[in-house]
Amino acid sequence: MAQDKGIEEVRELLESTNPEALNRQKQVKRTGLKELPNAKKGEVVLRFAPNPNGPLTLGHARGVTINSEYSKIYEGKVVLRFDDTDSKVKPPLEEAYKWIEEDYKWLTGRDPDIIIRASERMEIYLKYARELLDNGFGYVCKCSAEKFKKLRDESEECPCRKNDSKKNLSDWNEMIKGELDEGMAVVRVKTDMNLPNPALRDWPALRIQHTPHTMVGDKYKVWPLLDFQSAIEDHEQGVTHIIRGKDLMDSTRKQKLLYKHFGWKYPETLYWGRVKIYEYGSFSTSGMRKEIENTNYSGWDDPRLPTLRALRRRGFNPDAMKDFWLDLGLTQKDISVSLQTIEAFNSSKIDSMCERRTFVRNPHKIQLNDENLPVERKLVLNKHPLNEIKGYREWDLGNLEIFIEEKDIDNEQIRLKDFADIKIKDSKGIIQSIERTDKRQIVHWLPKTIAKKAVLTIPKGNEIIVQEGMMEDIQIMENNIVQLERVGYARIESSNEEVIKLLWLHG
RNA sequence: GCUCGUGUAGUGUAGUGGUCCAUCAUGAAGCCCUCUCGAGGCUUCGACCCGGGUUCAAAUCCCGGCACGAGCACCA
Repeated sequence: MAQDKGIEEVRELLESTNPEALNRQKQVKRTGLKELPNAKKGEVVLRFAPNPNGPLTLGHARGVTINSEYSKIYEGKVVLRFDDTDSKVKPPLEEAYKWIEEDYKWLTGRDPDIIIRASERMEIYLKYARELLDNGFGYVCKCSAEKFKKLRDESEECPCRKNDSKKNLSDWNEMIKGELDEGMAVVRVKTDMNLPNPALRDWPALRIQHTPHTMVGDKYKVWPLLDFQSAIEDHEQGVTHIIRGKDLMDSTRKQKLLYKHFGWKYPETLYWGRVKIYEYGSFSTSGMRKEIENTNYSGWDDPRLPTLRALRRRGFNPDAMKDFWLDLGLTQKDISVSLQTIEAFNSSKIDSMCERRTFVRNPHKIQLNDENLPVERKLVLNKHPLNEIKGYREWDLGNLEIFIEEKDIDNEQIRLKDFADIKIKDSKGIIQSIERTDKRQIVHWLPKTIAKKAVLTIPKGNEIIVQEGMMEDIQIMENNIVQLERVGYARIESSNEEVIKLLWLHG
Protein backbone atom coordinates (compact mmCIF):
# COMPACT_ATOMS: atom_id res chain seq x y z
CA MET A 1 0.00 0.00 0.00
CA ALA A 2 2.83 2.33 0.87
CA GLN A 3 4.10 1.73 -2.62
CA ASP A 4 0.81 2.55 -4.32
CA LYS A 5 -0.44 5.50 -2.36
CA GLY A 6 2.59 6.72 -0.50
CA ILE A 7 3.69 6.41 3.07
CA GLU A 8 1.56 9.34 4.22
CA GLU A 9 -1.65 7.55 3.40
CA VAL A 10 -0.58 4.57 5.50
CA ARG A 11 0.38 6.90 8.28
CA GLU A 12 -3.04 8.52 8.25
CA LEU A 13 -4.78 5.22 8.23
CA LEU A 14 -2.75 3.98 11.14
CA GLU A 15 -3.41 7.22 12.97
CA SER A 16 -7.08 6.36 13.05
CA THR A 17 -6.91 2.58 13.46
CA ASN A 18 -3.78 1.73 15.36
CA PRO A 19 -1.88 4.78 16.65
CA GLU A 20 0.46 2.72 18.82
CA ALA A 21 1.99 1.16 15.75
CA LEU A 22 3.45 4.51 14.77
CA ASN A 23 5.35 4.84 17.99
CA ARG A 24 7.07 1.53 17.63
CA GLN A 25 10.70 1.62 18.46
CA LYS A 26 13.45 0.01 16.48
CA GLN A 27 13.76 -3.62 17.43
CA VAL A 28 15.92 -4.40 20.40
CA LYS A 29 17.10 -7.85 21.23
CA ARG A 30 15.52 -9.22 24.33
CA THR A 31 18.17 -10.40 26.67
CA GLY A 32 17.99 -13.03 29.34
CA LEU A 33 15.50 -15.82 29.57
CA LYS A 34 11.91 -15.33 28.63
CA GLU A 35 9.25 -15.40 31.28
CA LEU A 36 8.24 -18.66 32.84
CA PRO A 37 4.51 -19.33 32.44
CA ASN A 38 2.43 -19.11 35.61
CA ALA A 39 5.37 -18.34 37.81
CA LYS A 40 5.08 -16.47 41.07
CA LYS A 41 8.11 -15.00 42.70
CA GLY A 42 9.20 -17.07 45.66
CA GLU A 43 7.07 -20.06 44.71
CA VAL A 44 8.93 -21.57 41.82
CA VAL A 45 10.41 -25.02 42.29
CA LEU A 46 12.61 -26.40 39.55
CA ARG A 47 14.65 -29.51 39.26
CA PHE A 48 17.70 -30.84 37.54
CA ALA A 49 17.75 -34.61 37.36
CA PRO A 50 20.88 -36.28 36.02
CA ASN A 51 21.77 -39.93 36.08
CA PRO A 52 24.82 -40.34 38.31
CA ASN A 53 26.62 -42.65 35.92
CA GLY A 54 29.37 -40.09 35.37
CA PRO A 55 30.20 -36.44 35.97
CA LEU A 56 28.36 -33.64 34.21
CA THR A 57 29.05 -32.89 30.56
CA LEU A 58 28.71 -29.79 28.45
CA GLY A 59 25.21 -30.93 27.51
CA HIS A 60 24.12 -31.06 31.14
CA ALA A 61 25.42 -27.52 31.59
CA ARG A 62 22.40 -26.22 29.75
CA GLY A 63 20.00 -27.74 32.24
CA VAL A 64 22.04 -26.60 35.19
CA THR A 65 22.36 -23.06 33.88
CA ILE A 66 18.78 -22.57 32.78
CA ASN A 67 17.26 -24.00 35.93
CA SER A 68 19.61 -22.15 38.18
CA GLU A 69 19.04 -18.88 36.36
CA TYR A 70 15.26 -19.19 36.56
CA SER A 71 15.44 -19.94 40.24
CA LYS A 72 17.52 -16.81 40.68
CA ILE A 73 15.05 -14.71 38.69
CA TYR A 74 12.01 -16.02 40.57
CA GLU A 75 13.71 -16.46 43.93
CA GLY A 76 12.77 -20.09 43.77
CA LYS A 77 14.45 -23.38 44.47
CA VAL A 78 16.29 -25.99 42.47
CA VAL A 79 16.11 -29.63 43.42
CA LEU A 80 19.11 -31.68 42.33
CA ARG A 81 17.68 -35.13 41.95
CA PHE A 82 19.74 -38.17 41.16
CA ASP A 83 17.70 -40.43 38.93
CA ASP A 84 19.51 -43.59 39.83
CA THR A 85 16.86 -46.24 39.47
CA ASP A 86 18.57 -48.34 36.87
CA SER A 87 21.21 -50.68 38.21
CA LYS A 88 21.63 -52.66 35.04
CA VAL A 89 21.77 -50.63 31.83
CA LYS A 90 23.09 -47.42 33.31
CA PRO A 91 24.44 -48.37 36.71
CA PRO A 92 25.26 -45.44 38.97
CA LEU A 93 28.87 -44.65 39.71
CA GLU A 94 29.49 -44.12 43.40
CA GLU A 95 31.79 -41.13 42.95
CA ALA A 96 29.51 -39.46 40.44
CA TYR A 97 27.09 -38.16 43.07
CA LYS A 98 29.84 -36.09 44.62
CA TRP A 99 31.23 -35.06 41.23
CA ILE A 100 27.89 -33.82 40.02
CA GLU A 101 27.41 -31.74 43.14
CA GLU A 102 30.86 -30.24 42.57
CA ASP A 103 30.19 -29.59 38.91
CA TYR A 104 26.88 -27.96 39.74
CA LYS A 105 28.49 -25.65 42.23
CA TRP A 106 31.35 -24.78 39.92
CA LEU A 107 28.98 -23.79 37.16
CA THR A 108 26.38 -21.86 39.15
CA GLY A 109 28.49 -20.67 42.02
CA ARG A 110 26.08 -22.09 44.53
CA ASP A 111 24.69 -25.33 45.87
CA PRO A 112 21.33 -26.71 44.82
CA ASP A 113 18.63 -25.94 47.38
CA ILE A 114 17.66 -29.56 47.83
CA ILE A 115 19.53 -32.72 46.94
CA ILE A 116 17.80 -36.07 46.79
CA ARG A 117 18.60 -39.52 45.52
CA ALA A 118 15.87 -41.62 44.04
CA SER A 119 17.50 -44.78 45.32
CA GLU A 120 17.03 -43.59 48.88
CA ARG A 121 13.37 -42.91 48.34
CA MET A 122 12.27 -46.29 47.12
CA GLU A 123 9.69 -46.72 49.88
CA ILE A 124 7.78 -43.75 48.53
CA TYR A 125 7.69 -45.11 45.01
CA LEU A 126 6.68 -48.57 46.15
CA LYS A 127 3.94 -47.07 48.25
CA TYR A 128 2.50 -45.22 45.29
CA ALA A 129 2.89 -48.29 43.12
CA ARG A 130 0.76 -50.20 45.54
CA GLU A 131 -1.76 -47.40 45.61
CA LEU A 132 -1.85 -47.59 41.84
CA LEU A 133 -2.79 -51.24 42.03
CA ASP A 134 -5.21 -50.82 44.93
CA ASN A 135 -7.16 -48.17 43.08
CA GLY A 136 -7.17 -50.01 39.80
CA PHE A 137 -5.09 -47.26 38.13
CA GLY A 138 -2.65 -49.91 37.06
CA TYR A 139 -2.02 -53.63 36.91
CA VAL A 140 0.68 -56.23 37.00
CA CYS A 141 1.35 -57.47 33.50
CA LYS A 142 3.04 -60.80 32.96
CA CYS A 143 3.10 -60.67 29.20
CA SER A 144 6.47 -60.68 27.54
CA ALA A 145 7.68 -57.36 26.23
CA GLU A 146 7.30 -58.57 22.65
CA LYS A 147 3.80 -59.83 23.18
CA PHE A 148 2.67 -56.64 24.83
CA LYS A 149 4.20 -54.53 22.10
CA LYS A 150 2.29 -56.47 19.51
CA LEU A 151 -0.99 -56.07 21.36
CA ARG A 152 -0.31 -52.43 21.97
CA ASP A 153 0.35 -51.71 18.31
CA GLU A 154 -3.00 -53.26 17.49
CA SER A 155 -4.76 -51.36 20.27
CA GLU A 156 -5.61 -54.68 21.94
CA GLU A 157 -5.82 -55.04 25.68
CA CYS A 158 -3.57 -57.62 27.24
CA PRO A 159 -5.25 -60.33 29.35
CA CYS A 160 -3.61 -59.09 32.57
CA ARG A 161 -5.49 -55.82 32.28
CA LYS A 162 -8.65 -57.51 33.50
CA ASN A 163 -7.15 -58.85 36.73
CA ASP A 164 -8.81 -57.56 39.87
CA SER A 165 -6.88 -55.75 42.57
CA LYS A 166 -6.61 -58.90 44.65
CA LYS A 167 -4.82 -60.74 41.87
CA ASN A 168 -2.68 -57.68 41.18
CA LEU A 169 -1.65 -57.50 44.79
CA SER A 170 -0.57 -61.10 44.96
CA ASP A 171 1.39 -60.69 41.74
CA TRP A 172 2.91 -57.54 43.16
CA ASN A 173 4.01 -59.41 46.25
CA GLU A 174 5.70 -62.01 44.10
CA MET A 175 7.51 -59.21 42.34
CA ILE A 176 8.79 -57.40 45.40
CA LYS A 177 9.78 -60.59 47.17
CA GLY A 178 12.02 -61.52 44.29
CA GLU A 179 10.06 -64.60 43.38
CA LEU A 180 9.85 -63.51 39.80
CA ASP A 181 12.83 -63.23 37.49
CA GLU A 182 13.69 -60.10 35.59
CA GLY A 183 11.35 -59.56 32.68
CA MET A 184 8.61 -61.79 34.00
CA ALA A 185 6.34 -59.03 35.18
CA VAL A 186 5.92 -55.30 35.06
CA VAL A 187 3.52 -52.81 36.59
CA ARG A 188 1.62 -50.83 33.99
CA VAL A 189 -0.35 -47.63 34.26
CA LYS A 190 -3.79 -48.01 32.77
CA THR A 191 -4.35 -45.44 30.08
CA ASP A 192 -6.34 -46.25 26.97
CA MET A 193 -5.37 -48.77 24.33
CA ASN A 194 -7.04 -46.60 21.71
CA LEU A 195 -4.82 -43.60 22.33
CA PRO A 196 -3.52 -42.36 18.98
CA ASN A 197 0.04 -42.34 20.24
CA PRO A 198 1.04 -45.97 20.85
CA ALA A 199 3.83 -44.94 23.21
CA LEU A 200 1.24 -43.82 25.71
CA ARG A 201 -0.82 -47.00 25.83
CA ASP A 202 -0.61 -48.72 29.23
CA TRP A 203 2.97 -47.67 29.75
CA PRO A 204 5.30 -49.51 32.13
CA ALA A 205 5.91 -47.94 35.52
CA LEU A 206 8.00 -50.44 37.45
CA ARG A 207 10.04 -53.47 36.51
CA ILE A 208 11.96 -56.26 38.18
CA GLN A 209 15.66 -55.73 38.60
CA HIS A 210 17.81 -58.23 40.45
CA THR A 211 21.15 -56.62 39.67
CA PRO A 212 22.38 -55.13 42.94
CA HIS A 213 22.29 -51.36 43.07
CA THR A 214 25.59 -49.52 43.54
CA MET A 215 24.29 -47.60 46.55
CA VAL A 216 21.58 -49.72 48.15
CA GLY A 217 22.58 -53.22 47.15
CA ASP A 218 20.01 -55.94 46.64
CA LYS A 219 17.42 -54.58 49.04
CA TYR A 220 14.85 -53.97 46.30
CA LYS A 221 13.80 -56.36 43.58
CA VAL A 222 11.42 -53.96 41.88
CA TRP A 223 12.52 -50.57 40.62
CA PRO A 224 10.51 -47.76 39.10
CA LEU A 225 11.19 -46.58 35.58
CA LEU A 226 11.99 -42.96 34.95
CA ASP A 227 8.52 -41.89 33.89
CA PHE A 228 7.01 -43.17 37.12
CA GLN A 229 9.75 -42.23 39.56
CA SER A 230 10.12 -38.78 38.11
CA ALA A 231 6.40 -38.14 38.10
CA ILE A 232 6.00 -39.18 41.72
CA GLU A 233 9.03 -37.24 42.84
CA ASP A 234 8.04 -34.04 41.05
CA HIS A 235 4.80 -34.21 42.97
CA GLU A 236 6.51 -34.99 46.26
CA GLN A 237 8.88 -32.06 45.86
CA GLY A 238 6.19 -29.66 44.73
CA VAL A 239 7.94 -28.97 41.46
CA THR A 240 6.15 -26.16 39.65
CA HIS A 241 8.12 -26.05 36.41
CA ILE A 242 9.82 -28.83 34.55
CA ILE A 243 12.37 -27.89 31.93
CA ARG A 244 13.50 -30.91 29.98
CA GLY A 245 14.68 -32.06 26.59
CA LYS A 246 11.99 -32.33 23.96
CA ASP A 247 12.85 -35.99 23.56
CA LEU A 248 10.88 -36.30 26.79
CA MET A 249 7.65 -34.89 25.41
CA ASP A 250 6.03 -38.29 25.51
CA SER A 251 7.14 -38.61 29.11
CA THR A 252 5.14 -35.52 29.89
CA ARG A 253 2.12 -37.02 28.20
CA LYS A 254 2.48 -40.30 30.04
CA GLN A 255 2.96 -38.57 33.35
CA LYS A 256 -0.06 -36.37 32.82
CA LEU A 257 -2.15 -39.53 32.49
CA LEU A 258 -0.73 -40.78 35.77
CA TYR A 259 -1.40 -37.45 37.48
CA LYS A 260 -4.97 -37.67 36.29
CA HIS A 261 -5.40 -41.00 38.11
CA PHE A 262 -4.10 -39.48 41.32
CA GLY A 263 -5.92 -36.19 40.80
CA TRP A 264 -2.74 -34.11 40.89
CA LYS A 265 -1.90 -30.98 38.98
CA TYR A 266 0.91 -31.41 36.53
CA PRO A 267 3.74 -28.82 36.54
CA GLU A 268 4.26 -26.35 33.70
CA THR A 269 6.61 -27.97 31.25
CA LEU A 270 9.12 -26.38 28.89
CA TYR A 271 11.48 -28.05 26.48
CA TRP A 272 14.81 -27.54 24.85
CA GLY A 273 16.05 -29.13 21.65
CA ARG A 274 19.16 -31.14 21.05
CA VAL A 275 22.51 -29.37 21.12
CA LYS A 276 25.45 -30.67 19.20
CA ILE A 277 28.91 -29.20 19.58
CA TYR A 278 30.80 -29.57 16.30
CA GLU A 279 34.16 -30.30 17.81
CA TYR A 280 32.94 -33.09 20.01
CA GLY A 281 31.61 -36.08 18.17
CA SER A 282 28.89 -38.09 19.76
CA PHE A 283 29.89 -38.75 23.32
CA SER A 284 27.64 -40.51 25.78
CA THR A 285 28.38 -40.78 29.45
CA SER A 286 28.31 -44.54 29.33
CA GLY A 287 30.50 -44.53 26.23
CA MET A 288 33.08 -42.34 27.91
CA ARG A 289 32.98 -44.53 30.97
CA LYS A 290 33.89 -47.52 28.89
CA GLU A 291 36.69 -45.71 27.08
CA ILE A 292 38.14 -44.52 30.35
CA GLU A 293 38.03 -48.03 31.76
CA ASN A 294 39.85 -49.20 28.64
CA THR A 295 42.42 -46.45 29.33
CA ASN A 296 41.76 -44.79 25.99
CA TYR A 297 41.33 -41.64 28.02
CA SER A 298 43.30 -40.65 31.09
CA GLY A 299 40.15 -40.02 33.13
CA TRP A 300 36.97 -37.97 33.23
CA ASP A 301 39.05 -34.82 33.01
CA ASP A 302 40.96 -35.88 29.92
CA PRO A 303 41.15 -32.63 27.93
CA ARG A 304 39.65 -34.25 24.86
CA LEU A 305 36.41 -35.02 26.69
CA PRO A 306 33.35 -32.76 26.81
CA THR A 307 32.97 -33.10 30.56
CA LEU A 308 32.75 -30.05 32.76
CA ARG A 309 35.75 -31.35 34.66
CA ALA A 310 37.84 -31.41 31.49
CA LEU A 311 36.74 -27.92 30.49
CA ARG A 312 37.40 -26.64 33.98
CA ARG A 313 40.84 -28.21 33.92
CA ARG A 314 41.64 -26.49 30.66
CA GLY A 315 40.62 -23.18 32.13
CA PHE A 316 37.14 -22.44 30.90
CA ASN A 317 35.42 -19.88 33.05
CA PRO A 318 32.05 -20.85 34.56
CA ASP A 319 30.56 -17.42 33.96
CA ALA A 320 31.51 -17.64 30.31
CA MET A 321 29.75 -20.97 30.07
CA LYS A 322 26.73 -19.48 31.74
CA ASP A 323 26.69 -16.54 29.32
CA PHE A 324 26.92 -18.96 26.46
CA TRP A 325 23.96 -21.06 27.55
CA LEU A 326 21.84 -18.07 28.40
CA ASP A 327 22.58 -16.64 24.98
CA LEU A 328 21.30 -19.82 23.39
CA GLY A 329 18.28 -19.53 25.58
CA LEU A 330 15.44 -21.97 25.76
CA THR A 331 14.25 -23.03 22.33
CA GLN A 332 12.98 -26.28 20.93
CA LYS A 333 15.21 -26.12 17.90
CA ASP A 334 17.82 -28.78 17.45
CA ILE A 335 21.01 -26.86 17.08
CA SER A 336 24.61 -27.34 16.26
CA VAL A 337 27.13 -24.89 17.64
CA SER A 338 30.86 -24.57 17.50
CA LEU A 339 33.21 -24.64 20.44
CA GLN A 340 34.55 -21.42 18.92
CA THR A 341 31.46 -19.64 20.15
CA ILE A 342 32.08 -20.79 23.69
CA GLU A 343 35.71 -19.80 23.33
CA ALA A 344 34.71 -16.32 22.25
CA PHE A 345 32.63 -15.97 25.41
CA ASN A 346 35.54 -17.30 27.40
CA SER A 347 38.13 -14.97 25.92
CA SER A 348 36.13 -11.91 26.75
CA LYS A 349 35.71 -13.19 30.29
CA ILE A 350 39.32 -14.12 31.00
CA ASP A 351 41.50 -11.80 28.95
CA SER A 352 41.72 -9.12 31.60
CA MET A 353 42.62 -11.73 34.21
CA CYS A 354 45.38 -13.45 32.31
CA GLU A 355 48.96 -12.42 32.68
CA ARG A 356 51.17 -12.57 29.64
CA ARG A 357 54.10 -14.91 29.32
CA THR A 358 56.34 -15.94 26.51
CA PHE A 359 56.45 -19.45 25.16
CA VAL A 360 58.76 -20.14 22.24
CA ARG A 361 57.84 -23.25 20.29
CA ASN A 362 60.56 -25.11 18.45
CA PRO A 363 63.13 -22.71 19.88
CA HIS A 364 66.00 -21.61 17.76
CA LYS A 365 69.01 -20.02 19.40
CA ILE A 366 70.25 -16.66 18.25
CA GLN A 367 73.26 -14.78 19.56
CA LEU A 368 72.57 -11.10 19.61
CA ASN A 369 75.32 -8.67 18.88
CA ASP A 370 75.16 -5.19 20.31
CA GLU A 371 78.61 -3.99 19.33
CA ASN A 372 77.20 -1.24 17.20
CA LEU A 373 74.43 -0.36 19.55
CA PRO A 374 75.05 -1.29 23.18
CA VAL A 375 71.84 -2.20 24.99
CA GLU A 376 70.82 -2.43 28.56
CA ARG A 377 70.80 -6.02 29.81
CA LYS A 378 67.52 -5.64 31.64
CA LEU A 379 63.98 -5.35 30.32
CA VAL A 380 60.82 -4.57 32.26
CA LEU A 381 57.51 -5.76 30.84
CA ASN A 382 53.89 -5.38 31.88
CA LYS A 383 52.10 -8.43 33.18
CA HIS A 384 49.15 -7.30 31.11
CA PRO A 385 49.47 -5.01 28.08
CA LEU A 386 46.74 -2.65 29.27
CA ASN A 387 47.97 -2.97 32.82
CA GLU A 388 44.68 -4.55 33.88
CA ILE A 389 46.82 -6.69 36.11
CA LYS A 390 49.31 -4.50 37.89
CA GLY A 391 52.93 -5.51 38.04
CA TYR A 392 55.93 -6.28 35.93
CA ARG A 393 58.15 -9.05 34.72
CA GLU A 394 61.85 -8.28 34.79
CA TRP A 395 63.90 -9.93 32.13
CA ASP A 396 67.64 -10.42 32.57
CA LEU A 397 69.12 -10.51 29.09
CA GLY A 398 72.37 -12.13 30.21
CA ASN A 399 74.88 -12.51 27.44
CA LEU A 400 72.25 -11.79 24.79
CA GLU A 401 71.65 -15.37 23.84
CA ILE A 402 67.99 -15.65 22.93
CA PHE A 403 65.40 -18.05 21.53
CA ILE A 404 62.94 -17.36 18.80
CA GLU A 405 60.53 -19.68 17.05
CA GLU A 406 61.90 -21.60 14.15
CA LYS A 407 59.33 -20.24 11.75
CA ASP A 408 60.30 -16.67 12.60
CA ILE A 409 63.84 -17.23 11.41
CA ASP A 410 62.69 -17.17 7.84
CA ASN A 411 62.44 -13.42 8.10
CA GLU A 412 65.74 -11.63 7.67
CA GLN A 413 64.68 -8.66 9.66
CA ILE A 414 62.34 -8.84 12.61
CA ARG A 415 61.27 -6.83 15.58
CA LEU A 416 61.82 -8.50 18.94
CA LYS A 417 58.68 -7.57 20.75
CA ASP A 418 59.12 -4.78 23.28
CA PHE A 419 62.84 -4.68 22.62
CA ALA A 420 64.62 -4.07 19.35
CA ASP A 421 64.79 -4.35 15.59
CA ILE A 422 67.29 -6.97 14.53
CA LYS A 423 68.75 -8.47 11.43
CA ILE A 424 69.37 -12.21 11.38
CA LYS A 425 72.21 -13.93 9.64
CA ASP A 426 73.57 -17.38 10.38
CA SER A 427 71.92 -17.61 13.79
CA LYS A 428 73.35 -14.28 14.73
CA GLY A 429 71.26 -11.21 15.33
CA ILE A 430 72.57 -7.74 14.86
CA ILE A 431 70.72 -5.14 16.84
CA GLN A 432 69.77 -2.37 14.48
CA SER A 433 67.57 -0.15 16.57
CA ILE A 434 65.81 0.05 19.87
CA GLU A 435 63.06 2.19 18.43
CA ARG A 436 60.69 0.59 16.01
CA THR A 437 61.76 1.83 12.61
CA ASP A 438 59.52 0.02 10.15
CA LYS A 439 56.60 -2.35 9.74
CA ARG A 440 58.62 -5.56 9.99
CA GLN A 441 57.04 -8.48 11.79
CA ILE A 442 56.99 -8.40 15.55
CA VAL A 443 57.94 -11.72 17.06
CA HIS A 444 58.07 -13.03 20.58
CA TRP A 445 61.42 -14.11 21.95
CA LEU A 446 63.09 -15.20 25.15
CA PRO A 447 66.51 -14.60 26.72
CA LYS A 448 68.25 -17.86 27.54
CA THR A 449 68.84 -16.81 31.15
CA ILE A 450 65.14 -16.93 32.00
CA ALA A 451 64.14 -19.76 29.69
CA LYS A 452 62.89 -23.02 31.09
CA LYS A 453 61.80 -26.06 29.22
CA ALA A 454 58.04 -26.30 28.79
CA VAL A 455 55.59 -28.60 27.09
CA LEU A 456 52.21 -27.57 25.85
CA THR A 457 49.54 -30.26 25.58
CA ILE A 458 46.92 -29.55 22.97
CA PRO A 459 43.78 -31.66 22.66
CA LYS A 460 42.77 -31.79 19.04
CA GLY A 461 39.77 -33.89 18.23
CA ASN A 462 40.62 -37.28 19.55
CA GLU A 463 44.35 -36.62 19.39
CA ILE A 464 46.76 -35.12 21.87
CA ILE A 465 49.45 -32.91 20.41
CA VAL A 466 52.48 -32.18 22.53
CA GLN A 467 54.47 -29.11 21.67
CA GLU A 468 57.85 -28.54 23.23
CA GLY A 469 59.42 -25.20 23.75
CA MET A 470 61.00 -22.76 26.15
CA MET A 471 59.00 -20.65 28.52
CA GLU A 472 59.66 -17.52 30.45
CA ASP A 473 60.42 -18.71 33.99
CA ILE A 474 59.01 -15.83 35.92
CA GLN A 475 56.37 -16.20 38.60
CA ILE A 476 55.07 -19.45 37.25
CA MET A 477 52.13 -20.43 39.41
CA GLU A 478 50.32 -23.68 39.07
CA ASN A 479 46.68 -23.48 38.00
CA ASN A 480 47.09 -19.98 36.64
CA ILE A 481 45.78 -19.32 33.19
CA VAL A 482 48.16 -17.25 31.17
CA GLN A 483 48.18 -15.92 27.68
CA LEU A 484 51.19 -17.14 25.77
CA GLU A 485 51.83 -14.22 23.52
CA ARG A 486 51.23 -14.92 19.86
CA VAL A 487 50.16 -18.46 20.77
CA GLY A 488 47.06 -18.51 22.91
CA TYR A 489 45.63 -19.12 26.35
CA ALA A 490 46.85 -22.03 28.43
CA ARG A 491 46.67 -23.25 31.98
CA ILE A 492 49.80 -24.00 33.95
CA GLU A 493 49.34 -27.55 35.09
CA SER A 494 52.59 -27.96 36.96
CA SER A 495 56.06 -26.58 37.27
CA ASN A 496 59.21 -28.05 38.75
CA GLU A 497 62.96 -27.63 38.43
CA GLU A 498 63.07 -29.07 34.94
CA VAL A 499 59.88 -28.38 33.15
CA ILE A 500 56.70 -26.36 33.03
CA LYS A 501 53.64 -28.26 31.91
CA LEU A 502 51.00 -26.34 30.03
CA LEU A 503 47.53 -27.33 28.95
CA TRP A 504 46.01 -25.60 25.96
CA LEU A 505 42.82 -23.61 26.42
CA HIS A 506 42.19 -21.81 23.14
CA GLY A 507 43.54 -19.14 20.83
C1' G B 1 4.72 -46.97 9.62
C1' C B 2 2.36 -44.34 13.88
C1' U B 3 2.83 -40.09 17.23
C1' C B 4 5.01 -35.49 18.38
C1' G B 5 8.03 -31.26 17.53
C1' U B 6 10.97 -27.52 14.84
C1' G B 7 11.98 -24.35 10.40
C1' U B 8 14.81 -16.14 10.64
C1' A B 9 22.23 -14.55 7.66
C1' G B 10 27.75 -19.79 7.69
C1' U B 11 26.40 -20.76 13.15
C1' G B 12 23.21 -19.33 17.12
C1' U B 13 19.51 -15.79 18.67
C1' A B 14 15.53 -11.41 19.07
C1' G B 15 11.14 -10.13 16.98
C1' U B 16 3.99 -13.35 17.32
C1' G B 17 -0.13 -8.48 12.36
C1' G B 18 2.17 -2.17 10.87
C1' U B 19 8.66 2.86 10.21
C1' C B 20 11.00 -4.66 9.93
C1' C B 21 14.69 -2.39 3.18
C1' A B 22 14.23 -7.50 10.47
C1' U B 23 17.88 -7.50 16.62
C1' C B 24 22.21 -9.02 18.85
C1' A B 25 26.27 -12.30 19.23
C1' U B 26 29.54 -15.35 16.72
C1' G B 27 31.96 -15.97 11.88
C1' A B 28 34.31 -14.02 7.41
C1' A B 29 36.62 -9.62 4.97
C1' G B 30 38.75 -4.84 5.76
C1' C B 31 40.29 -0.59 8.64
C1' C B 32 41.81 1.91 13.42
C1' C B 33 44.31 1.31 18.04
C1' U B 34 47.84 -1.62 20.61
C1' C B 35 55.42 -3.12 20.14
C1' U B 36 51.08 -10.38 20.43
C1' C B 37 48.37 -14.06 15.75
C1' G B 38 45.33 -11.45 22.23
C1' A B 39 42.02 -7.54 23.91
C1' G B 40 39.31 -3.06 22.44
C1' G B 41 36.92 0.19 18.51
C1' C B 42 34.74 0.85 13.58
C1' U B 43 32.94 -0.68 8.60
C1' U B 44 31.22 -4.37 5.29
C1' C B 45 29.05 -9.29 4.03
C1' G B 46 24.94 -12.20 5.11
C1' A B 47 18.46 -14.61 6.68
C1' C B 48 12.31 -14.70 7.50
C1' C B 49 11.82 -23.22 4.04
C1' C B 50 8.24 -23.26 -0.33
C1' G B 51 3.23 -22.39 -2.34
C1' G B 52 -1.53 -20.59 -1.62
C1' G B 53 -5.12 -17.86 1.51
C1' U B 54 -7.03 -13.98 5.20
C1' U B 55 -5.91 -8.59 5.67
C1' C B 56 -5.32 -1.84 3.78
C1' A B 57 -0.90 -4.45 5.99
C1' A B 58 2.05 -11.22 7.21
C1' A B 59 8.52 -13.26 9.55
C1' U B 60 4.17 -12.99 12.66
C1' C B 61 -2.62 -15.63 11.55
C1' C B 62 -4.91 -19.99 8.42
C1' C B 63 -4.34 -24.13 4.88
C1' G B 64 -1.22 -27.32 1.99
C1' G B 65 3.56 -28.99 0.81
C1' C B 66 8.78 -29.75 1.79
C1' A B 67 12.97 -30.41 4.98
C1' C B 68 15.07 -31.72 9.50
C1' G B 69 14.79 -33.86 14.41
C1' A B 70 12.75 -36.78 18.38
C1' G B 71 9.66 -40.68 20.75
C1' C B 72 7.35 -45.47 19.82
C1' A B 73 13.14 -49.51 25.67
C1' C B 74 10.96 -53.99 31.23
C1' C B 75 17.40 -46.81 29.63
C1' A B 76 17.77 -42.02 31.73
